[in-house]
Order: sequence, then structure tokens, then C-alpha cells
Amino acid sequence: MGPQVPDKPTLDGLEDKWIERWEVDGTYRFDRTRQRADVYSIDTPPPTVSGRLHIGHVSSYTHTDTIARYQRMRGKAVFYPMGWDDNGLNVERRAQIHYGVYVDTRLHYDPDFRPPDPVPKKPIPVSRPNFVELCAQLTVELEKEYRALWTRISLSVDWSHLYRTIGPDVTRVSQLAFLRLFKREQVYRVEAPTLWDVDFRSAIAQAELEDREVPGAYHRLRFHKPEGGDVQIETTRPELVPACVALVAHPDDKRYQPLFGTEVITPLFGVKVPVLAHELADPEKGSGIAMICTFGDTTDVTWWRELGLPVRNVMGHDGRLREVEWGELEWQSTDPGAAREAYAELQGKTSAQAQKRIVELLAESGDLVGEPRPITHPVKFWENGTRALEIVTNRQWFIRFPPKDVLLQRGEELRWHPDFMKIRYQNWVEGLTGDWNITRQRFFGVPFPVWYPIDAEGDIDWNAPIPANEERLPVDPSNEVPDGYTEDQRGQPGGFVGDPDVMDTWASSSMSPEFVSGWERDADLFARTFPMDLRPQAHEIIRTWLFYTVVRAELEFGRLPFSDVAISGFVRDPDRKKLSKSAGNSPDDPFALIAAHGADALRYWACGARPGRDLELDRNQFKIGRRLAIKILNASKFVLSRLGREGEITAPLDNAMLAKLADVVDQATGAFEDYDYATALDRTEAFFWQFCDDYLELVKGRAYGTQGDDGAASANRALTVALSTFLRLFAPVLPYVTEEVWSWWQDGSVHTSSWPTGDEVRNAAGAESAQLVLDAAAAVTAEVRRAKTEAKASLRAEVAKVTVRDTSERLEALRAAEADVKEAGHIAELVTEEAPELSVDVDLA
RNA sequence: GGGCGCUUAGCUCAGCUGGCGAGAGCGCUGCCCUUACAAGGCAGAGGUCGGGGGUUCGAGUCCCUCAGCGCCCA
Repeated sequence: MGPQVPDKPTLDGLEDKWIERWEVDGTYRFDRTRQRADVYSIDTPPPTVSGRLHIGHVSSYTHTDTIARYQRMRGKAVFYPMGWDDNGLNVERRAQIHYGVYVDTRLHYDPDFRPPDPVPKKPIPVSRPNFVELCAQLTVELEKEYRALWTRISLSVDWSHLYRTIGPDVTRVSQLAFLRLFKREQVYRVEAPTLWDVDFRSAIAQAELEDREVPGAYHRLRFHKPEGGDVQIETTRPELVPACVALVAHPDDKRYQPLFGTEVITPLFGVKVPVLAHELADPEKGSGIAMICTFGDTTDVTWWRELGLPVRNVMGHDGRLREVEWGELEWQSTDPGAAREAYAELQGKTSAQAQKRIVELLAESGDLVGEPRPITHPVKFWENGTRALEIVTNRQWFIRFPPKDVLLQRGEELRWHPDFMKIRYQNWVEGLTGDWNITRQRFFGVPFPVWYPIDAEGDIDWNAPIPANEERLPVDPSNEVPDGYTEDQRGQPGGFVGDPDVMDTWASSSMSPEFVSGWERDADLFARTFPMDLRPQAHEIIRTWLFYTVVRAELEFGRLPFSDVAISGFVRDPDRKKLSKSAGNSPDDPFALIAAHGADALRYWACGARPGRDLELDRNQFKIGRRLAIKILNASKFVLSRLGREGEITAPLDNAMLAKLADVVDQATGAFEDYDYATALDRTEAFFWQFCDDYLELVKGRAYGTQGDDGAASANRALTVALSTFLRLFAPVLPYVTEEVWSWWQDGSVHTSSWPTGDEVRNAAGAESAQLVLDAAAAVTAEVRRAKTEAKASLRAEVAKVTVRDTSERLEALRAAEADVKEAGHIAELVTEEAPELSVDVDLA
């Protein structure tokens, strides 16, 4: 049966047609009978379902898809699952806004609850379980849209392996991994100073911090020596004087050396604190001596830990100064009455309010020296927060990091694409301080699978967690009961209480290679897919997702979870700003762009960015991509119109074209092996246009039979081989148009056909393939075209005589294609003369 | 303040280990209805390769330095 070539090839309707067909045929289904060596497994980033996908996502996910398609054509069984990250703070925040609600943990689940409609201006309280339901509901709606976009842009994922990070499987894996860490004592729970967002009421991990320059002021304060006289310190946080536990200066600082080991008395509160030495004290800063509070900043935490200081914590979890009892326990004072009186002015106030008041009190008492000196200084914020973080003490679960040298070694073993991204990982690991806090005081997330016993007096024993039995996972300790207890013992003396917190999003997403591969769930699948081949991701989350994933695999298996990581850049808007969901500076709806330009065109644009490089949002590139797709349709139509009349390839011009094409295949293959879809496309595209503009024009007449059957047969075979090769080279980037053309004349999908090899094309070309033939013929043809254009003549205009002067080698090559050159140029007579370099005289008829 | 990347025609970018008398596409200008393609084809004009210094017979290409842009971190 001959080819089914439409009279008027068009891109219209291709996407719907092939989306349905690929779905029905299971073109991208993972063949799980294949052994590990024949599998290519991809640990795709699950996009956070907290907003709208934008064109930047289209770009980076397309990059991964081209690799998946390439590997599939190389004969690998590609394991390419997709997930939705519907866990975490961002989803909660979005749900709060979307439905106009907030959580009140005192409320009980209301099975008849419906979200308010319309959304109220003032949020209404809901129970935690109802809120979790709303989060789930919201994400389901968004996930439909996400999947529709991925399908439309033609990510070749196997949707039967779809997962959600809040789903039972992922929850189970996250909890199981946690319990394994717990058993090995690689996770621990301590009361620790924690960076705390007072608005969001949750601890924040190191990776989510950012510094912002904010205005502040140095206040010079007088501390009193017991024997009289004073010591003056400078601080930006005078409201923390009641939390002061020591003064500190640099050990080499001669001004303060005599004071080391003595005690001074805090202003207003009369607390005796020691004067200590530590290298982190900066003699150049302020007066060179600082007060240590629990806790004003992370340096305080370092000093407190390294100098073994007590805690006097005044900051409450609500960001307001909490109640303390002067004269009791750690709150000893030389004048408890005065301390109580002063503190009463501060209690219940926020940092800012308390600061204002204490400055007045210090001024009144004469302990404020001079006027506050305004400065701007870096202060730690949660990256999504609006108020500076406070440091509070809290019970938090920490994962113990493996030694730095081990993590650095893993970074070396990992193959980075592009390799310069490795340095970001190294810098991050080298700069690590402290362990990984995985606790979030939130609601919508993976709960810790533990309970705590309550003693006879009704006190919770936080130090004796009761882990869940692994067989019971996933478990929600707020709804389920530990073994050996009954529900009516919840919260009772002698009973138990569930861990109230949830895991940080990264604590579960860092297990992505394990849960997609079926770790502890599907041993057969796991053996075929893990450790995985590729982790594609953006560079901004090298220090989070990539780093944490490496940590978890190290702790669980002592090895890397994947061999290669491909880092995508991001898309910049025309103002060179990064596009992001939260910034909302992505004016273009990806669906609208696809509707206007076509999915292939967007993929073409995306693949213009080399791995790791940023990509400019450039509408022009969409048009060029679309034009390329149309060109493929039309050129294919011509080639296939000659189908069935092929024979042996004998014409030197045909040999030459295929020889060049074979080199292009090698280049594209090498580029894909290096994860460089951009270079593969670039080389393919460049030669495809040369193929159309030069070779096709030169060979057209002969293909129609003007030079006899043998010449036609040679041309037609060469055209057919070239088309087959081009379609396969383009397939990873342009899945729709290549599949459409493939279907005109081939069985099966181009996406499951075999990737071309240079040798395959070279064999078709024949051994005697001088590429110079095509170059020489094209050069003369171009000169003839130029002459006609300059004469404002039609390209069909007859040429009486063309004289070509060139080297003997090139002239020989030209003569090998003389008939084609004459026919393409409508040239009556072609004369050649030897010369050092090319020149062409054209005599129009 | 540190790290990384980028800076080549009006625009978006190629130019690998130094040999280029500097390329592509878009845009612009002009020409051409040629039976694959007028949502096309052909051709033309356009750049002292961010500045400065150095290595070299020779430097977009290597080294140093400065500047600008971007991202990450402190």
C-alpha cells in the first residue's frame, strides 16, 4: 500500500489526533519486563500544585522529554513517571486564600462542611481535617489542568505511574523512611532554638532562608559592674536585654581582656551575666563587645551552644514577648521587683513594639548612651514571609547529615549536565551548619508516625516517642491509636498523644527516587529502575531537592539515587526577570500560546536553550518553530510523492548529501548523549534547511525522471533515506509533525522507531561519497540564483552559459553533478576553467 | 562581600581543545506566483566579537583586570 499523503498538509488538528492515538496505543507505556540495563529511569520533579503553570515549566519539562524520547528511540524502556507536589506550605496558603478559611485546631471535623460561597472577605475558621480536605480538593482541580498541559505539550510520561506527594503511597514511604532513620538514630528530636516565622507559626529550614537588608539602629547600652563603673555594648535588639545571658568580646581584644571571667549586671533587669571571649565577636563592630541573648540571631545560637550558656527565652511563638517570672529559676535578678516592673511594660508586645518601649525605659534609667544610630543590616526572613524571623525554642525533629566529605564525594560521582552546576552543590555542602530540621508546625503534610506517652500526672513525655509499627503505615497519629492503647486514652493521664507536627515538604520529596521506583512496595519494579538514570531539575533547588535527595539515599543505601543530573535554566521575560508562579510575571497562558503557535513550535523554542542556560521568552522563536514544522510537512510531501520509484543510489550528488547527513546524525547523537538537545536540534535543523534549499532544488528534476529512470531511482532512494533520518532526528523535539509524516508511509510510531546511526546512513550513501559534490554544486547554484536576482529575473529564467572557475578538485566535484546543476539553473551550457578560487560568470539568455 | 553564568549584527543566538578574511535565523530592503511549500522562495545590506592590558607568528576563542546584566549564597 502506498503512502497516504494529504493534498494540503496542515498542522491543524495534529495535536488532538496524536494525543488520542498515543494514549490508545500506549506508545509511552513503560515495559516493566525489561531488565535494569535496558531501562532508562527519570526522577521527574513533581511540580508544586499551588498556582498556574507557566511557560518556564513548559521549557524545562520539554528538555527532559527530549531526553526521554531519545533514550526510547535508542531502545531503552523509558520509565518516566509524573507526580504532583500537593504538599506543603504553599498549598496551604493558597487554600486559605482560595476558600477564605483558616484553621482553628479546637474545632472538630464537620462532615457537612461546604466552603463558603462567595469567598468571604474575612476568613472563617474550619477544623484541621476539613482544611486538609479543602487542600486536597483544590489540588485535584489544579492537577487536572497540569495534566492537560503536560499532555498537550506532549511529555511522553507514563501516566499509569502518576503519584501525588500527599498520596498514601508517598506518605507511607516518607513515614517508613523516617522510622528507619529513627531506628538507626539518624533522626532525633530536641528542644532547640529554631528560626520561626511568627506569622506562619512554623519553623523554617536553612534552605528556605533569605537575608534582606532592613533598617535598624545601634543602641549603645550601659551594663553595670558590681563594683561600680560600666561596660557599654551596642545592639540592634535592645528589647532582648531581658533575654541577655552573657557579654562577649574577641579573645585578643585588649580592651576587654581584664573583664573576661567577671560578671556584669544587665540594665533594667538586674541580671548577673558573665563576660566571655569568643572569636566570632568582632572588635570592629560597635564597641567591640556584644550581648548574647537567647536568641537575637544565629550568632547568638552559636555562642549559646559553644559557650554552654543557659536559656532565657522571652520570645513567644506568636511573636510577642511571653510571660516570665522574675526571681524564679533562671530569672534571678538583683532586683526582681524592678525587673518585674520593667518587664510588665514589654510583655505581650511584638519585637517592634517592645523595642520602642524599652528604649524609652533605658533612656529614663540613664542606661541608653547617646541617640540610637540608624543602620541598614541583613536580617533573616523566610523566603515567603513578610516579617523578620524570630528564634524560639521548640521541639523539632532533625535528620543527622552524613559527613561533609561523604556528601562531597557523592557530588563528584554524580554526572552534572552542565558540569559547572556542580560547584553550587559543593558550595552548599561546604557551608552547611547544623542538621536538617524536618518539622513543620502545620496541618497539610505527612504526619510524623509517632505518639508520646502521658504520665500519671498528665505530663507528656516528649523524650519517649512511640513509633508506629511499619505494617500500619501510612498512619495519622491524630486519628489513629498506638499499639496497646485505646482511643479513649488520647490526651488522658496514663494515655498518649499524637505528634502534632508534619514533615517539611523536602522531607518527603527527597524520597522521590525511592517512591517512584517502588522501594519497599514493589521490589520487582525497584530492581528494574533504581538507582535511577536521570534527575532533571532547576538550578535554584540544587541546595534543596537535589541535596536532600542525595542525603536521603546516602542514609538509606550509602549510594547515589541517580547517576546523572540535568539542570535547566529558567525563562526570562523581556525585562530579563525570571518568570515564576509566585511573581506572577508570566502574562502568557501556556495553553493560549500552544493554541496560537502549536506545541511543536513551543518545544522548538524551548530547545533553543542549551542545558543550564536561561531562555528568553521570544515570540519570534515560536513562529520559526512553526515554520520549521510546516516545512517538514511540505518537504515530506514532495519526497513521498516519489515513493515506490527508488533504486540503487548511483548519483554522486545523492551520495554526497547522505554522507553529510551521516555526519549530522553523528553530531546529533553525540549531543544527545551529552544531554544537549539544543545542539542536536541546531545541527539537524541547519542541515535540514540546506537539504531543502540546495539538495532538493538540485535533484528535483532528476527525481521526476528528466534524466532517465536510473537517475530518478537514485534520487528517490536518497530522498527517502534522508526523510526517514530527518524525521527521526527531529522526533524528540517535534513529536507531532514527525509522527504525522511518519504515519503517511510507515507502520508504528516514529517515537518507538530506532534512532538513526551515522553508519546506517553512510552505508546507504555508499563508500565513494565525496561531500564536496554537494558543496560545489550548491555554490554554483547560489551564484546563478544571485545573478538572476540581481537581474530581477525569475529563477526560472533561462541561462545561456555559465562559466565556473575553481580548483581542479572542486571542478571535478561539480562535474559529477553537472546535469543536476544545469537543470536546476535552467542552464544551457556549463563551462569550467581551473583557477585558484571560485568565481562564476552567468550569461542570461 | 563571595560563587557561578552571560556580554558576538537592530533582535535571539552558533562559533568545541586559538588559524575567521566573523556565522545562522528573525527583523529590514529588494526581487520572484518555480507543479513540496506565498502562513512561501531567492538574494542584499548590517558587526573594530562589552572596555583595557597580556601571552602568541596569529585571540570572540587562553590569562589578568575593569564594567554591565542575571541567578545563587553570605
